[in-house]
Amino acid sequence: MRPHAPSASPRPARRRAPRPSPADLADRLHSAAIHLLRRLRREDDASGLPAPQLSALSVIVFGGPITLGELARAEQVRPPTISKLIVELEAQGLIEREPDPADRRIVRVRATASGSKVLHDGRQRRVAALVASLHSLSIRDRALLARALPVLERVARGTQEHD
Amino acid sequence: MRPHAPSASPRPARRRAPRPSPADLADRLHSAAIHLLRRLRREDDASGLPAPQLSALSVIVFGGPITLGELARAEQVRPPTISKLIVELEAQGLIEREPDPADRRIVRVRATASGSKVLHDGRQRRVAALVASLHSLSIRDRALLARALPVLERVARGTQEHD
DNA sequence: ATTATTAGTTAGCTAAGTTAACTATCGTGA
DNA sequence: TCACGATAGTTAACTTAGCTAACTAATAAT
Repeated sequence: MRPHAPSASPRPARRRAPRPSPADLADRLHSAAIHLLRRLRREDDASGLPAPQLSALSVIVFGGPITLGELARAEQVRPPTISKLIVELEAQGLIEREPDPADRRIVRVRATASGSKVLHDGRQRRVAALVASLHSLSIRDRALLARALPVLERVARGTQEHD
Repeated sequence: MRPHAPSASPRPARRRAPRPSPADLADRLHSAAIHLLRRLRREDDASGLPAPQLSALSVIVFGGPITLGELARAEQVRPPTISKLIVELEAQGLIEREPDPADRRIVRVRATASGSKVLHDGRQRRVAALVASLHSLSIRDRALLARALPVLERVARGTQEHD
């Protein structure tokens, strides 16, 4: 596999680990995700929003006005979880509810200007430590991670659906 | 560096995405981790332990008798978090406390037989969905993920410290 | 016009995380 | 020796995130 490597790369004899079984891969992925998030959560007290709020806000900012149900599906959580998230985001003035004029059951949410700003700022701060870690990787490792990222994203979301 | 990969998958000529900036990479990694864990958490109601308990139990099972402080550091959480985790694991009979005879401030924990069993079973169940997702990846993508995993693990733990 | 379905909310629970303040023990140096 | 500082864990009080179950309100369908 990967039969080639066109000269120019003086790959420093990184020994190839035996290919892990899917179970092992899954297990380690699981564990890495836990530790990664733990680490990031600790960074963000200084300022930003907690991760799930950030994630939801991000969907709202980039996904335009969106119903709570759609948001719940996008975030892969149950409706009450989104309801509470929304309450908190709204209380902070980061989003607004926008009732549907035609179907009054439906509530859409949209980001306020403040919400967009906070998203960008907070997110930046939150990932700052991670960025630092990435900087300390070798170019090669960073490139490897970048290449694997789309795959990871697919796995994270559940694979059958492509982003 | 991979000058083209004649992708054997139906995926049409996967074009090399422009290399993301570290900030973008960090951001997407962050997001992927959130979604991955969310997904896994939803799988495990059927049986297993919640993720942090599983993670701690794993450290205990494989790391032999270990003090609570070491465990807190390994798990990158504050001491009270570990204290509570331990209470729950102990209540379930999965671990035992083992006071240090020489220094009575110190408490070590070790897995019971039941704890080891539960770890393996529960973990297996918990990653089953993930394994399924991995199976649905192409061989190439899975290999890519496997290669990137050590890098991801390093990033997850904070890079400076090597596991 | 009733009934069923859909969208969200409320209530009540569990778990994980935090900081601050506490207890208990150990080590040390006057 | 004994008082004091450092270390290991715990307790208390709080926050956030997730869940299910049960609810209200509005729409759709028969």
